[in-house]
Amino acid sequence: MEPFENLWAIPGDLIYPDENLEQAAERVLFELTGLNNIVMHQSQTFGKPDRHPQGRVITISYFALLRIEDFEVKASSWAGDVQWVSLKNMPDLAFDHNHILNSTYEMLKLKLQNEPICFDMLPERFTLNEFQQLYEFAMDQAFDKANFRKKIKNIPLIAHDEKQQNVKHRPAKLFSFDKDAYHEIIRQNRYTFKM
Amino acid sequence: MEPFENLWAIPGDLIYPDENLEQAAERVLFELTGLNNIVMHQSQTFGKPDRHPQGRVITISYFALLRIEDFEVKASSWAGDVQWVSLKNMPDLAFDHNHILNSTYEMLKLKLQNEPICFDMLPERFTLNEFQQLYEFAMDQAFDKANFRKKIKNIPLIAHDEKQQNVKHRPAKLFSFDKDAYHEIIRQNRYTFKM
DNA sequence: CCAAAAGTGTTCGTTGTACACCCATGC
DNA sequence: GCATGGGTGTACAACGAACACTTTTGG
Repeated sequence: MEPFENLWAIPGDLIYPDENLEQAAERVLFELTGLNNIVMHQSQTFGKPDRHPQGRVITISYFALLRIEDFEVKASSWAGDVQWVSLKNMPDLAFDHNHILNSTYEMLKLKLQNEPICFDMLPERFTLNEFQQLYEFAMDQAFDKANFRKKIKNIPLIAHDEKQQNVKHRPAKLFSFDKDAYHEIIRQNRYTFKM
Repeated sequence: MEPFENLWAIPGDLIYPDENLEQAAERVLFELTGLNNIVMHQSQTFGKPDRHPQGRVITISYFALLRIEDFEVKASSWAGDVQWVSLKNMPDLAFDHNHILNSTYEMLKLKLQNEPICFDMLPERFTLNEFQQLYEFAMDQAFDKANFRKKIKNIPLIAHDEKQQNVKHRPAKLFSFDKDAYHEIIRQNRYTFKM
């Protein structure tokens, strides 16, 4: 759409009258990209009257955390193409989508500092190094390995006997997130983790 | 409106086609309560299809921080009455407004831990004790005076020579928030304050 | 003088940072 | 053996919690 004809945009579409917001976000993402079973997190809502050339559009932005190797994207519906793009190398996007992306990244960081939404982004079993790399990406800073491990002691993890396979170094132990323990801690208001 | 006829509700109304979201939030608040010149902060957006008996309504919630002594509220437009209510003593509200209020309080706390939005809530010049009481309310916990003062060293404040008047104890020094220094720190990505 | 709140210093335990070191695996 | 990342310990600095203490005002 003029004047944004050849620019990339964040997937988005109109909501149906009888679905709730998360459902709409998941449906639209699926229709345009084929991404399925993604846990979406609400970020912010954008509503400047002139942000869309065709008229008044209010956009509710959602983000999700996932490992792109685990999913396959395929443009469908009216999407011409789909592509993964690094946040650190973002081109000009259509509409106010650069602004939306920046605000949403800020919200992601804000939430990640206070709750481990990141577990949606890791496979069910993960190594502590994968866990650390996720935080390093999201916070855009490096952490010391030993110190990172001390810091996450407050996050309830389940250590498995299972180990990494097919790596050409000492295989790492696999962990998973103890959601039950986490929710119990939240319920008792004992959650103190801060990155 | 049935079945919520005799319940309190958070002020809200429909947005106009040509105003942006903050403007609408401020206008609606002013029309219903007379509150004017309030800085509003966006919280979350609620859109379950059945949350309003008359049909599909999507609500974008906003909160503001202010000192209620500094403002006078007066029901107007279609509002029958207006009242300040303590968060800790909240009655049943119409629609899903209790849910909205709880989520919005959580968002306030999340934001307050990472940025001093609280300065909108204090008078231009304030004592450190007023400052502390604000955090104590928002975080719902008491802080030690000496320790609180050490903690806020990272927040840029301007100390004035002026002092409290007409108090029957040692008058406290007045401070104000150094917004320029704050924005400079943000710009340089040197902001580290965490409550 | 006392009451009340302002404002500061000290101690001690916890946490964060920097860095060194050993361990297990593939080649 | 070597390279690679996994995994842990230590020492010191920084920070937080608890608490005591002095200061300045009004009455």
